[in-house]
Amino acid sequence: MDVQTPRKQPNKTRNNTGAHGPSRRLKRQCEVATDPATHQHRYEQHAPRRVRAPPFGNRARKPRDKRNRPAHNVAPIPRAQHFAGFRGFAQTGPHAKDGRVFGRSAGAWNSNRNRTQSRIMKIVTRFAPSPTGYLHIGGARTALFNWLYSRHHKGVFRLRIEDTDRQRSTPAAIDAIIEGLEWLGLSWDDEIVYQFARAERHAEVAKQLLAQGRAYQCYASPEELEQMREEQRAAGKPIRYDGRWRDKPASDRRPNVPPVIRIKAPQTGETIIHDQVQGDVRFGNDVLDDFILLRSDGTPTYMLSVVVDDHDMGVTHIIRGDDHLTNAARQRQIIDAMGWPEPVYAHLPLMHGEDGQKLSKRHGALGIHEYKDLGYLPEAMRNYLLRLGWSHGDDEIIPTAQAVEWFNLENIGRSPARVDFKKLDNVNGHYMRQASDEALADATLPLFKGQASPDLRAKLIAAMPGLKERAKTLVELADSAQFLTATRPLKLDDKAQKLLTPEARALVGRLKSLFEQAPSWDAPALDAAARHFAEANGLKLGAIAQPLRAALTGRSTSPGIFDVLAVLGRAESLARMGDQVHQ
RNA sequence: GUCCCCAUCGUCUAGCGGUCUAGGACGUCGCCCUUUCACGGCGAAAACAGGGGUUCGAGUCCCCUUGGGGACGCCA
Repeated sequence: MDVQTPRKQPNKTRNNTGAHGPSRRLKRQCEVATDPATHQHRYEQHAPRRVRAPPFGNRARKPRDKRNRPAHNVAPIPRAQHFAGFRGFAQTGPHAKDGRVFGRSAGAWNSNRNRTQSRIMKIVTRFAPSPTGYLHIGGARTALFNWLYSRHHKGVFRLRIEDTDRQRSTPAAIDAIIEGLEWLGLSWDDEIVYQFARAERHAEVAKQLLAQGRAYQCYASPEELEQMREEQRAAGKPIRYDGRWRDKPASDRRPNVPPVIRIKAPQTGETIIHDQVQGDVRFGNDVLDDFILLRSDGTPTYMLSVVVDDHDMGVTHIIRGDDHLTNAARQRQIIDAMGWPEPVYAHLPLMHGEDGQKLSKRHGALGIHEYKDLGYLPEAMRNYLLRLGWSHGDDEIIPTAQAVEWFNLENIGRSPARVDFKKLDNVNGHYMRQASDEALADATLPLFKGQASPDLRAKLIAAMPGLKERAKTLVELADSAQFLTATRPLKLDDKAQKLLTPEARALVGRLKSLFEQAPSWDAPALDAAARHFAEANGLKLGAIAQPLRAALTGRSTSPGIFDVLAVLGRAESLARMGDQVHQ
């Protein structure tokens, strides 16, 4: 695609350069000026009907601020054909899981669609991953934003698996995506749509377009096209299909060659995508080529499938990665040709790895399940991901319920963000400290594998207050709780080893005798006894706490030592102490 | 090559023409608390990419340069 386009605007060569958010705002403003002029509002619920904004030329005037951006949840009323989409869409029923009726029930619509009055409609978002790999952190964020947006508007969040690439799609990847979403707590409504199963409907649309003269058959072979591109490259020309079959008469058909069906895209004018994040993005139509709708084997291309599925699923808001921005312009050709309503777009800036490079396996693009294995909490993950590209003033800790309440499209940032594990750790640590001891114990227990038991659970809970403020992940938590399950005689790590000098061991022996006399085995009593002992012997508390810690946990760090004593219990504690004395 | 997007501390970001001596968070460093490690508290270093304009006034608006990223498949 892509042919060079002289800019249409008089005083700009690039329409949106530089660190100039406001130009974007301007464009959004422009959108307000044009959209309501030609369309009726469909969504009213959360966006007050707005007065038309000042015309574009009035830029020096007021509101370029985010709060005055156009009502993004405004879209044109669908035309009748819209509903035709529902036939053949057998995979989904009319009800969301929670029983709410959602989407456009054709009956209701047909009786209402002619009204000039707006009506309240459900916001429908979707997450549409292709199962050619695991769900990575970027995809997870996209899913989160879609989920948040729909939940905020009490709308519907749908999941569609784009499995039309039969070569690369795998059931394992589908499972990974589903498990990842479930772990993250991003529940979707209604049934999952599998795109491949809808190929017939996609083809039907292509044929309809063909019949309407909005598409045509092209007999150019892949080799021929490759050669064409080669020549274009060599000549330094934009690379795009040159429309060689666009106007050929039917008599030129090649009888033995199966043709592809290409869209007959407009060649003049421009296509404007009113993007809620990027602003109005304009593409000269001469840049758009006649891309393929239906392959020569009769299967639909992605470009066709997404449009048809989004339409049939009643998707009103498309929130997806920035890498689809240029696709949006092409998809619009299909939408327009079919006379369907255009969805609201929000293209999220892509995420980068810690090193600023593209997200890849070695740069933090772990499968989302790996974050689970690393010991992160879903809620922390959600909070972290949310802040990566979305903000609410200076707020950092934003629990999910609060996020649902606050989330909007206008506070999505426009520049790419890097993942930062340090910050993730910090956020996770916060949520761990916040969590109840019981919940944390239950989340940590599985990490103990075969050692998990009701007894261990009880010990974990007892030790949790001291444990959780020291850990940033569940893995760290489990690690620092190892002393609970360690068997005697304890293995000492290097630091503990050093702590236990002969003098220290003697000291542990004396403390053992002291504790044997303790009237009751709890932290306050043991603490008091130890302090008396320290005072009587002119020792600092630290001087006895550290050897004790080494003897009881095998390490140099642990929760408060008297808590450790209490959790371990009298017999085990004294035995561990004894082990070190007699060495 | 063509088209598109982006640009404030190392990182995530606030900033909506005057209130910016640019705020917060993570990270880093120092101090305090303290039985260790943490947690917590206090403090420090740390940014408007460069250049032109517009304006009485620009981190904020416009343009250019530079630098990043994306898209250009009978992949999705």
